[in-house]
Amino acid sequence: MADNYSFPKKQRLTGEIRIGKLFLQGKSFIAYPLRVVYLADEKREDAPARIVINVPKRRMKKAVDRNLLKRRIREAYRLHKEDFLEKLSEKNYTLNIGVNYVANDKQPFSVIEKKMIEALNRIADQLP
RNA sequence: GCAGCAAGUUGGUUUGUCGCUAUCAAGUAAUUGGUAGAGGAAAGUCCGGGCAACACAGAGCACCAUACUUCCUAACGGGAAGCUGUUCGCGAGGGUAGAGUAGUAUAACAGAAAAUAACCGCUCCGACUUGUCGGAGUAAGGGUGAAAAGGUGGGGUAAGAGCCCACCGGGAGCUUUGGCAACAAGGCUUGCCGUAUGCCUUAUGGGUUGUAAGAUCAUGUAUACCGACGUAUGUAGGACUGCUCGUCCGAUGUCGGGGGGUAGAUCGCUUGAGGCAAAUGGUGACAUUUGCACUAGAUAAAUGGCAAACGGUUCGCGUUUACGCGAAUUACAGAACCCGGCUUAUAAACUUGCUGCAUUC
Repeated sequence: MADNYSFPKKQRLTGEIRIGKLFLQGKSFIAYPLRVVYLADEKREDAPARIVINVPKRRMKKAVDRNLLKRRIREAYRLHKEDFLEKLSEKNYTLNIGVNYVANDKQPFSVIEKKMIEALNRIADQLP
């Protein structure tokens, strides 16, 4: 998975039950404007981490804005996940990750990118 | 040319880099390459259908929706062309209302009075304290109001009044002409003469839920039911019964079959009352015929992120048009079963027809 910026479906978290479990049992912290939730899952070979991105309708009323922010967050993850995934492999973890957008206005990509890097490092550090 | 009215159309382009979804090809595979990939409103979910599941003898009542006329349409509460009232605009045009009235109710505030009207006023009669009181008549005048008992003039009268007459306005009845019709233009008769809204009446339509509908496949786990073996010479237990006998049923286990069905997958799912062009018919909505092309189908949900350039518009400066420089701005908005409408949002640009003003010939 080195030198790989791709983001196939395997790396996305799907299924209502798994997502519900993640938000119910996962550990969380805030790297404003992002709120990150993560939970260790049973070992899988194909994808060391799966992620779900959520921008609540309560904060962003228009679908266009929600789509834009989801795309920005997704791109931030896609471009900076490589180091993070390597750390996970070293520690032999498989994670489910949820990212919520908690700001009430549209943040530019530069801010989201910076906070995503911060958040990924923090998850990796918190793992035993 | 400027200002406007109506109808309609468009609503950015390119490059770099890293990706996403579908599909095709190559490859044992990792993967690589090609192609396609949001809208006029995809939105609101307000109407009408298709499709699907469930429900459903027939009739009436209730409830809800609609309501000028004729047409269009699969259908509509939509559209077209008209009609009538009202209203805004110099105008092109725009807004708004429109079944019926037999019965019934209401009409705030103000005002004497809101519908079988006497406060002031006017007139007559009576009384006496001679300018007041009482009675009767009176809708011409005053003021209030959204609305005051059709309007003007004359006759008439104690004063007045459709009380009577002329003209005007409206209604009702009969009728002629034009129009498919709403209706319009007239003729005759009739003094019949406030308005608005609701209830109400009439006609027409309406079963419910929505593609997360619904259909198919189905791992693991548990398991209805069936068979074989075993517990077993049918045990534990149960049914018949007050009890005993008797008769009947009969587990728990293992293996196999098997129905329903969760996670998940596939279908539904995109070719359609469709689109574009032309011709013909029609004032028009629209219809018919012929031809052409048909590539979004995702599912915690793809169609993009970042960077840059060009273009459009507006303003300022330089400046002869043209051009250059700088600044600002570049909308509304994201498919979720599919169609027909309606409503709402929208930077900017364009086309056609028309109106008013100004100018030139």
